[in-house]
Amino acid sequence: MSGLLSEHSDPSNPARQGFWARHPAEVAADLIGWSVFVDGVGGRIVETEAYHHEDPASHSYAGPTPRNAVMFGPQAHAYVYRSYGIHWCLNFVCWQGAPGGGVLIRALEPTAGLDIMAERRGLADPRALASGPGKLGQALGVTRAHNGLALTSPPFAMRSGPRPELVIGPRIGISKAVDLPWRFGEAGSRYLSRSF
DNA sequence: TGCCCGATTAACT
DNA sequence: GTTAATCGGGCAA
Repeated sequence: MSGLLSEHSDPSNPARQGFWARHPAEVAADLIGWSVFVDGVGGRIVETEAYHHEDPASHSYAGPTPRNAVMFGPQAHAYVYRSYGIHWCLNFVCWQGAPGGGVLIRALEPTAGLDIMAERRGLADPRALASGPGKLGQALGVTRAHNGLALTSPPFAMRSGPRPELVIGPRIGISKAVDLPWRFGEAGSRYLSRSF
């Protein structure tokens, strides 16, 4: 499908809603190779994790709360949460049937605004700019202000891309449902948070 | 109201 | 391999 946009993969296509109204694990896999930008700063998504409302590791597992409310709202919106009191992590809301799900964007291959990312991160190595969910949030300037914003309009922008060969494994940093293979990455990428 | 802990990172030993 | 930094959600009291 290299380069060609299906109605599901083209974010500018009105039918795109179908892309996000699927199981988060399917969306997480299909997002690898896409690009995301915040105010023009961003790059290719090379690592994601899926979180489902019936998944004990998901913020949405116990039902809506003020923090996770966005996960129960419309798909293709940004869910941003504070991690360990320090980092901002970026998720894309997606769910099918019952609401409450999302995809954590864990790592990017930077392609635009490298200088801005370097300034925000305090270092210049492209491989260290967004190779982790907290780093990615910092590099893209994501904060609580982005929570609940649609991915289809500024400051967000998305571009579909060919899906590379994938590697799949268990998610990182969780204590429940640790064996679910809901972490996806680009095989051989040098921009992953950790190897699979 | 208080306490515990986390979808992490960076700087240690 | 280990640990501090740091803060808000969720739950017990």
